[in-house]
Parts: sequence; C-alpha cells; structure tokens
Amino acid sequence: MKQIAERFEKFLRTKGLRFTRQRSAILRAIYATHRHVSADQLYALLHKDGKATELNISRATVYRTLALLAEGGFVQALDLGRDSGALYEHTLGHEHHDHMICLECGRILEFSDSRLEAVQEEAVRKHGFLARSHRLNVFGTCDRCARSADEAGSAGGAATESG
Amino acid sequence: MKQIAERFEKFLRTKGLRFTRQRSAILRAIYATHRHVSADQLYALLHKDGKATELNISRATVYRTLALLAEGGFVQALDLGRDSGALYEHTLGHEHHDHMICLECGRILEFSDSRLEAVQEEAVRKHGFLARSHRLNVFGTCDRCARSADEAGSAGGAATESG
DNA sequence: TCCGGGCTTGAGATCGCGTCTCATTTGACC
DNA sequence: GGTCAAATGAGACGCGATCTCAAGCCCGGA
Repeated sequence: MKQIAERFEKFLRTKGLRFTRQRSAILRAIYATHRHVSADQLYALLHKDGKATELNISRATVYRTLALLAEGGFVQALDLGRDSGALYEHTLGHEHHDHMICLECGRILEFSDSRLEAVQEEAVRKHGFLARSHRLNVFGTCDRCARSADEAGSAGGAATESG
Repeated sequence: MKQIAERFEKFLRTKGLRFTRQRSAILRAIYATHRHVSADQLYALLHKDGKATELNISRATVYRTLALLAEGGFVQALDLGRDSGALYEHTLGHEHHDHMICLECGRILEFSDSRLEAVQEEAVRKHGFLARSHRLNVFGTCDRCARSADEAGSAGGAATESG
C-alpha cells in the first residue's frame, strides 16, 4: 500500500500536481476494498470511517481523484450499461481481466484467458486496427445462480459479492 | 424493410401492443441508416424529414420504442462509456459483431471472429458461467488514422463514419 | 518566518441522458 | 358509433457526473 501511495505521489508530481490528504484517503479507500465500487459508494465509505470527520471529502473531489487515478492506471472504470453509475476497481497487483456479470444476482466475477487476448489482438489487427485497450463484459448466469435454479429455488441466489 | 416491419408488428401483437405510425416511423428511421445513432440523433432525424411535420414524435416515444425494438432484438444498444449516450444499431440482417472504436477520429468499426466467440464461450464456461450475451469493445487507432499519422498529418483523419 | 501564486477543495449549481407523469389521443374490437 | 386500454406528447423529474467559484492550502522564494 505504501509503495502504491508513493507511486501515485510520483505520478502526480510528474504532472506538477500535489499529493494531498484527500487524494491519499481516496487512494487508500479504493485499495482497501476488493469489490467494485461506484464513486458514490466510495464517497459513502470515506464518510463512514473516521476519515470523514476530519476531511469531509466532497463528491467532486472523489470524482476528480478517480479520474486522476484512472489516468495513471491505478484504477479502472467498468461500465455495465447506463442503468447504474460507473464502477471502479483498483488495478495494481491485478492482472488484466475481463468481467462476467450475473444477470440474476448482480455478482461481478473476474476471469482472464491469454488465448482470448491473443485471438482478439489478431482479429483486430487484420483490420489494420491498433488496439490500445479493450473491454469485454459477458452477461449471463453465474454458477451459483445456475445451481440454485437447478435445485428449484433453495438457498442463496441474491448475493452481491464484489459488485 | 417491409418484412422487418411485419416482424415488428407481429412481435408487438404477440405482446398485446400496437403497431402505430410512430413506431413504424422510428423503425424505418433506424433501418434507413447504417450508422450507430443515439436516441437523440434519431429524434433529430425524425424531425428533419417530412415525418416530423405530420407526426412530431416526442423524445419519450423514441426512447420507449427503442426499448421495445431492443427487447425484440431488432436493434441493439452499444455502450461506449458514459461520456456519451447509448448508441443503437439495427441488427436484422447483421450477424453478431464486436466493435473497434478509434480514439482519434471516433469512428466505430465492426468486426467479428468465430474463434473469438468460441474461446470466449469456453473461457467463461470454465468458471461455471452460462453466457447469454457479451459486449466487446476494442479501443485504439483505426487504419485510416494510423496511416495519416505515419504521413505526418496529411489528409483525412477526422471522419465520423458510422458513429 | 512571511509572502504570493497557483493547485485543490467544498458546496452547490448545473448539465445531459433517460425516465416518469398524466391528460389527451388513438387504435381495436364490439 | 361507443368503449376501454394502449400510446402519445410535453414537460417535470431523477440522478450521475461535471462545472463554478470563492476560500483554503501547499510550496518555493525572499
């Protein structure tokens, strides 16, 4: 965590920006959770802990800092359609991955497959396109919901893990 | 086109809904263009042609109809992050495809690759996930922009085709 | 230590997409 | 023609996200 803060600080300094207490708090907050959080959830988080009392970070600052973090590659936005706000996840220490979104329970699962990357890259290059990044979301039913559907509605099913 | 209208009509009737002039006009409008249009662009389109004068379709109706069209699989929404509204494209007569979005000129190109689908499906299934649909957007530089960058800024580059 | 410029911040206004409300109109069936 | 539910239009509304701007804070220079 400390190294990440240092990297963020360096990133900011390079751009002639400052590593303020607010930015530090927001960075720590998003690296403290392993779920996908929206800007507002993050805002709420920052106000639940003691951090709020002394800092009272505003919504605008949360959004501004998230934009900076995204620019520096410290977090990544994740769009699931426009019914809900954008979700963010921290990236450092996590390989690139794609997302499976369960339409039943809303869980967001991560997965990755190197072949997928390779095929993608090649398919795109055939069109003379130079890929810089991509976003793959698969929508469907997660294992847990599929199972509980088989059992004709027994336990679980409405979890909200990681999302 | 006529068959598509009939299919949409049948789709509506099945749901106990009506195939009105407004819905017909919106269907025709989105099938008349081969670009990806936003709800508001569609609204503007409907007001530029003669259709507007006699029908004067409201924004609400455009959104409502697009939702119906999407539900019936006649159009498909395409999310490119939340900086812009959702874009729609008609689907009948078009195979499934993914999108390459040029970050320089904004062009949206379509591509598809059966291997990609296969690998995707398999990768997801490994996790016990049952895929229902997916959305793959690749961001980068299109052939045209890459070329004009090589030529150190000669012609073109700012096209807005199909998006 | 004091000073000044400029980056940051907070609070609220504002924007923009999309949805909702509701009175009115329209379509379909009798 | 009559009836009733679906559909529409105009505008209000909700909400995520951004913008505005005065006040605050950081940091380097004197």
